[in-house]
Amino acid sequence: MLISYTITDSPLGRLLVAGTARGLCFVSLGDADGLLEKELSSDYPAAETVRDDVSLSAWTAALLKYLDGERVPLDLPVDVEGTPFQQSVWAELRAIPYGSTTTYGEIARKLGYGATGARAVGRACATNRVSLVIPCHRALREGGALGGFRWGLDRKARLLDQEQRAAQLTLGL
DNA sequence: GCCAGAACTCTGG
DNA sequence: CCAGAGTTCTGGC
Repeated sequence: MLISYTITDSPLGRLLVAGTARGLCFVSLGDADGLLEKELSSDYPAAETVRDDVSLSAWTAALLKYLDGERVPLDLPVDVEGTPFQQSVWAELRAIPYGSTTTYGEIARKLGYGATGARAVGRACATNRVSLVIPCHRALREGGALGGFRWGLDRKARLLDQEQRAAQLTLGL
């Protein structure tokens, strides 16, 4: 498997975007380029990763606009492996409209797992490799607490804050 | 290869 | 407050 990737600057830190011929397979935010590259290769140990700033530019531009607070639809193609359970959780996450949020428990109930599946849902979100395209930051804990976030809670808070601002602007507020 | 414990949770006793 | 329930991964044996 061949994966090309690129790294650019973004309002939330360094942004790594990686994809196969079929779609995005890895998106990550971080502070150091080297760490991001390491994350990618340890997540895809069998793949060959090559830096390619050109062919990924369209997807990268869309993500940058999004991180900049523009309300763009992130309906980019993704190419991620996952169990059926994970796929269904990710599908639910992508169905959350821009600017709104849901809870882990609600997703679990919708999928027919009752309240007990909430933890499993949280785990499925945590192992999602394309966290901006699949908006796992729109999943909160019951009671409004943010819960956890792979890239740090302040990034989660900033993403949500930005989304809510942009959504309100669109409504004419 | 198997078992225990942890991870972005929630509910009921 | 404590324990248990469903999924997946990791680490120890």
